[in-house]
Amino acid sequence: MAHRRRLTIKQVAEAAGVSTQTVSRVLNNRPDVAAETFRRVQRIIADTGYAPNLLARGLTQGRSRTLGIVAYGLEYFGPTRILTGIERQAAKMGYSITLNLIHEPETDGADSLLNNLAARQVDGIIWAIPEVSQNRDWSHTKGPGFPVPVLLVGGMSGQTSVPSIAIDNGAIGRLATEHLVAGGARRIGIITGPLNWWEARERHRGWREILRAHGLPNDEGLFVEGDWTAASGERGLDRLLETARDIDAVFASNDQMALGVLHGAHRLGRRVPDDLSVVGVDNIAEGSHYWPSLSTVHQPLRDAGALAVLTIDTLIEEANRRDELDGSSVTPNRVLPPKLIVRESSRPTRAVPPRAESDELPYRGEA
Amino acid sequence: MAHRRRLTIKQVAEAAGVSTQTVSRVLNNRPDVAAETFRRVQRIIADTGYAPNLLARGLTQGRSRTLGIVAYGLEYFGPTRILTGIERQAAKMGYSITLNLIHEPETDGADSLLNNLAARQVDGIIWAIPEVSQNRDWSHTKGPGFPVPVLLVGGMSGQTSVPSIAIDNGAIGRLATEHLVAGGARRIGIITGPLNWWEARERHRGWREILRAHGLPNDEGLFVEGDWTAASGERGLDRLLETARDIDAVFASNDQMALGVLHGAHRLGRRVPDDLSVVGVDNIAEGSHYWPSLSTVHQPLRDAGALAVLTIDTLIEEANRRDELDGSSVTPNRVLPPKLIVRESSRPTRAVPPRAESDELPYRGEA
DNA sequence: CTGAAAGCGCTTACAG
DNA sequence: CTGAAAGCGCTTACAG
Repeated sequence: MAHRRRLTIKQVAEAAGVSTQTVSRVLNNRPDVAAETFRRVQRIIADTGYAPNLLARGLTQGRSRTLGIVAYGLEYFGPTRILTGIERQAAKMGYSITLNLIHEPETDGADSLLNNLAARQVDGIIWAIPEVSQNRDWSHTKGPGFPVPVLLVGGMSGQTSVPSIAIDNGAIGRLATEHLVAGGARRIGIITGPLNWWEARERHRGWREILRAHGLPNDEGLFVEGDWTAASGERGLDRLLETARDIDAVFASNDQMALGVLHGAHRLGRRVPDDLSVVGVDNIAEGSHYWPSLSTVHQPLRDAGALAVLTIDTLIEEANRRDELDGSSVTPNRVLPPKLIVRESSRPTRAVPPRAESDELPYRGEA
Repeated sequence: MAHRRRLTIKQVAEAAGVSTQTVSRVLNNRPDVAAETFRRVQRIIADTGYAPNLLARGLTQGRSRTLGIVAYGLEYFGPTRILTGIERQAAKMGYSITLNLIHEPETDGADSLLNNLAARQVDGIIWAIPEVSQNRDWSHTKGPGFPVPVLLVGGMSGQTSVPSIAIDNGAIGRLATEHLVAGGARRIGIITGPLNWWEARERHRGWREILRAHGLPNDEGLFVEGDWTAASGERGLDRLLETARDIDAVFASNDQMALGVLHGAHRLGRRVPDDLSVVGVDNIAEGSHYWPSLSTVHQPLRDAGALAVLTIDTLIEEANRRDELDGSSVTPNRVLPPKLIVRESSRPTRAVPPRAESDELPYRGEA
């Protein structure tokens, strides 16, 4: 099976008895071609299956219609959702996608990655890596002056010097905790993600805010740091029960850890939700088939991905126009709201007792 | 923040006081440059942060060092594993990846997708879409003669006219069923994936083969078609219990459906594994935290992805050499073996009773 | 409506 | 060791 040589515009032009420009005009659907010529060229293109070399086209137009995507952790739920949203919208808009996966979110390879993508002449870059430790430092130096527009998407603090699309992670914590309080819970533990993750810190903050607002305990004994895995959720429950035997609810910062909590509760004979309410985050598909089915907080990640593409497209257009106008533009920072999904793992809403009463609850139950 | 213009080789050459060829030599690490010149050029490259335009380089070299990946269903476990394997190996070998997602596996857009990828001058294409219905028909016509090497990976029949890397799905069914038999099960139901999927049919075939070999029942009443979702697994168990009330084991063709079965068993008060053994397929991370933890069959999907890149690289090299030699090569079709993982949802191995005895089991328990 | 010329940013022979 | 010339496959002004 000899792979045949790819056709060029020259050969098509010859076959049609016209110049290459005319073929180019047909390819780009320009109006200024005689109808008869247009048809003749078109027929030859169809017959030969000719397709223009997009590398060459990109070279002349200074535009590749390719987006560079940097992502992390396809084994997790969030990143795949964002990526799906990105790909779908990109395909819709005629963009190709160049995918780069990072193996550790705390990468220091950001610089070379961005340069490599720029060298490949991508029109824009979507950085879909969660903010962990100092892994965003590059954005301060690299953002302005970098030859290609960059957009951050996913778990990061909303206000950055680089345009960004984020989910309101503080609201995630507030939504989950408010729901647990409304269900009558009074000692609400939390199992967070790794605290070098911005998302984990924000969800924790949301939890604390609501507990404070209701005058409920939110001390150290009600708090355990997990690592997003189900195993850490199960261990986390054990540790919570050591420091606060009488907890009546747990906010697990993702569904995997919530699954670990359900598993642990089952093992320990604590009934969910009667003895213990549980809420997770993410709304993974399996959650409705856990036992009991899992209450959770949904993040509009696919929307975030799609919005990222829409936004980067605008930024690309702006950058092109700016070459002429040389004006500067605002840095869009959008934050999307999460949504609570109530299932069977949490007690349904009751009347919330007045604040004064909650203040009298025992503050800490050291084991 | 005016995005600065990208530097070109010409500007670097000027700054260094040499010709562009000399800069090119330095960029490509050619030996035939005076040490002093080499250093001078290198310094300027470092100072300016110049990076060569890879589109232009690809155009002259007729090679983009880009791989086109066509995948489906990032919301599922398998595809993300394959993709991770592909990306990792590709990055290691200096390939970029162009990702195209398909929304329905039964696409008829294969042709235009392949053409588009070819137009983007990818060096090779990895087709990571499972074989569903007739969605592989293109490979007969498109494979040979197509200007870029194509490799199939994932769920497909091993023997194709196009090179392929597959998992032995028949072995998956045999492994799971043999294990259930070894645990003492005698009426083993199956919940398959959609039967227009090759993978689903193969797992079903493996199940039937083992039951036959042991003289165990494998009639219609023990068989339900699912759709890979946990919900279909739960419904599937209900239906199995209607037609075969006395089943003592279920082989669910993926872990999600197995989760549905566990859920259903819990609801119906059937103890797992005492009343009902359950085995899934995939070895998803959460499986060890289901209740009880899920026995399953692992597929080496990441390896398959990595092997796919290694193989396509060889094919690309071969194709390049063949342009000179004009020889033809063999079509590699590799099949990788799965691995059984035993946890708590299935009874541990016992002595298997002799065949004669099993033959006397009631053949069918119509509800 | 159509084509000859020039150029996008590189690399590949070819000279010297 | 280094550079002038040509070319990769397109598109963009510019003529006519």
